[in-house]
Amino acid sequence: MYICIKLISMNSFTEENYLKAIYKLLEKESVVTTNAIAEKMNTKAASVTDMLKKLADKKFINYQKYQGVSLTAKGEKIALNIIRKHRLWEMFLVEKLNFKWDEVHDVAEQLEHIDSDKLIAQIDHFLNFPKFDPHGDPIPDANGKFHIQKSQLLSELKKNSACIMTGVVDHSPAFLQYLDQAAIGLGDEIKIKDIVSFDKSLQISVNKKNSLFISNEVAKNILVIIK
Amino acid sequence: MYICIKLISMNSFTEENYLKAIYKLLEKESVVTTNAIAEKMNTKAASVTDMLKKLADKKFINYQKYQGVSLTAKGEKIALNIIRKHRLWEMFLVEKLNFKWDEVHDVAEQLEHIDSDKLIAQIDHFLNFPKFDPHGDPIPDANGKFHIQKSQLLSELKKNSACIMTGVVDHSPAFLQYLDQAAIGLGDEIKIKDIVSFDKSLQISVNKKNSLFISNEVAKNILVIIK
DNA sequence: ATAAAAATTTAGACTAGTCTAAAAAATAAT
DNA sequence: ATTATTTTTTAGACTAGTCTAAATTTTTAT
Ligand SMILES: [Mn+2]
Ligand SMILES: [Mn+2]
Ligand SMILES: [Mn+2]
Ligand SMILES: [Mn+2]
Repeated sequence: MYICIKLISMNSFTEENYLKAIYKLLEKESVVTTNAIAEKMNTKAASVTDMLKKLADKKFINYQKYQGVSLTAKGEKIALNIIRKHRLWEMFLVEKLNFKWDEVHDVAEQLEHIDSDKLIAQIDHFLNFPKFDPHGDPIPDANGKFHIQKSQLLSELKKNSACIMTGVVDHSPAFLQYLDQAAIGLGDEIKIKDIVSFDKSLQISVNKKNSLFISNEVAKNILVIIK
Repeated sequence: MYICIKLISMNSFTEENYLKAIYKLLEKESVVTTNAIAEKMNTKAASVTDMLKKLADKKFINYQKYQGVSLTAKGEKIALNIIRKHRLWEMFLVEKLNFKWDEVHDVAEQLEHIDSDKLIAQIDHFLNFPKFDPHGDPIPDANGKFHIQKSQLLSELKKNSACIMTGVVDHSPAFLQYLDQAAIGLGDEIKIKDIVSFDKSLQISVNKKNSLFISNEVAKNILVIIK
């Protein structure tokens, strides 16, 4: 008979946030710089360097002075778990507590650090194991696996194409509120009626009903899959 | 037209925990000592003194060197809000996520610090505004008001009295698990069939069905109201 | 009333995380 | 191939919260 003691040296919120930031930067670029992390974390490069040393000591990142960083398997696992928790909590807030999709992010930033495997497993179950969050972003499973939707920008489609909205690029409340007001949401069918050559703005129909104009800037922040 | 900016200098988790600890100590004694706080917070008296100075600066407590502390209205409000959140989260975990009453406390210790008025209002609504938590403790409303059940200890009742269980004194998982196993829970009707004069242990019946013996020590940790 | 014991506070040190300013390294421009 | 610019790291300092050890105050016991 064996006794298991939970020694696990919990990671601080700060460490978790750095790992998440690095993960998200790695989604865009293959190498992540000190300055990029500083900007994302709203902190100074000197502070980042200090933290990188600590994360490297703990084997969460690969780091050599001046060479940028990448995540180790261990670090990526932690980052994906934080992202999983963030997105499940966002889904919970929208599905069960009547939050709007523009209201959930800040609360989820706090909830993602709650440390309880049972809690997150039960939330997942309660929500019936959703695969995507309220913004269309994939929710990693307990092993860090997730589905990628190979979507494209609405701004890249040609006249007369039809598509389904699957996500957003800009996650700001301002943009999300604009979409609400324009009655454009995830899962909606969007048809491009016309593209104004002067400014690339689009005339679209949503769910075969309302026809409206959106700017190219807006179209560049809407992710879709072609029907 | 006015612009409102949320300046509110958020209180740290640590400050919140100190205020909650002081509140709970004040429920028992009218004056709270440095050592009592140190014991409850699992810290040293010197650390407590440092924190008391800070809490007094912020006008959360009344504090004079060597004289013990009490809460100001401001401090009590914060403490009650933390307790409200703690108990609502415990209720949520039990009612919606299939947690047992012995599993909720540690998670609620984390969740109670999540800072979102809307979140806690919605959880309250979602649970249909419960008045008591899974352990029978009252849940303060948004203004800090709550119902007190004037209950007594089961160990204080006489032979042949009947009562309803309303709470527990000891909240430890070990005790709660014992009650589960003995099939004694909140709301159950308990009748005292006999009191063994030798050791004050009790023979009781629960919900008119199962008859069993419990020690005086157990009876001293069960809160009831007489039927 | 005085001495002993207990409780509390102060002093000084430590860690995590942050900052500014200065030094060092890498990159870009001539 | 130097020089200039940008990026990154180091050095030193600050805050929140904690600790141990020592000093001080209060309480208890004689
Ligand atoms: Mn988010
Ligand atoms: Mn999201
Ligand atoms: Mn509790
Ligand atoms: Mn409780």
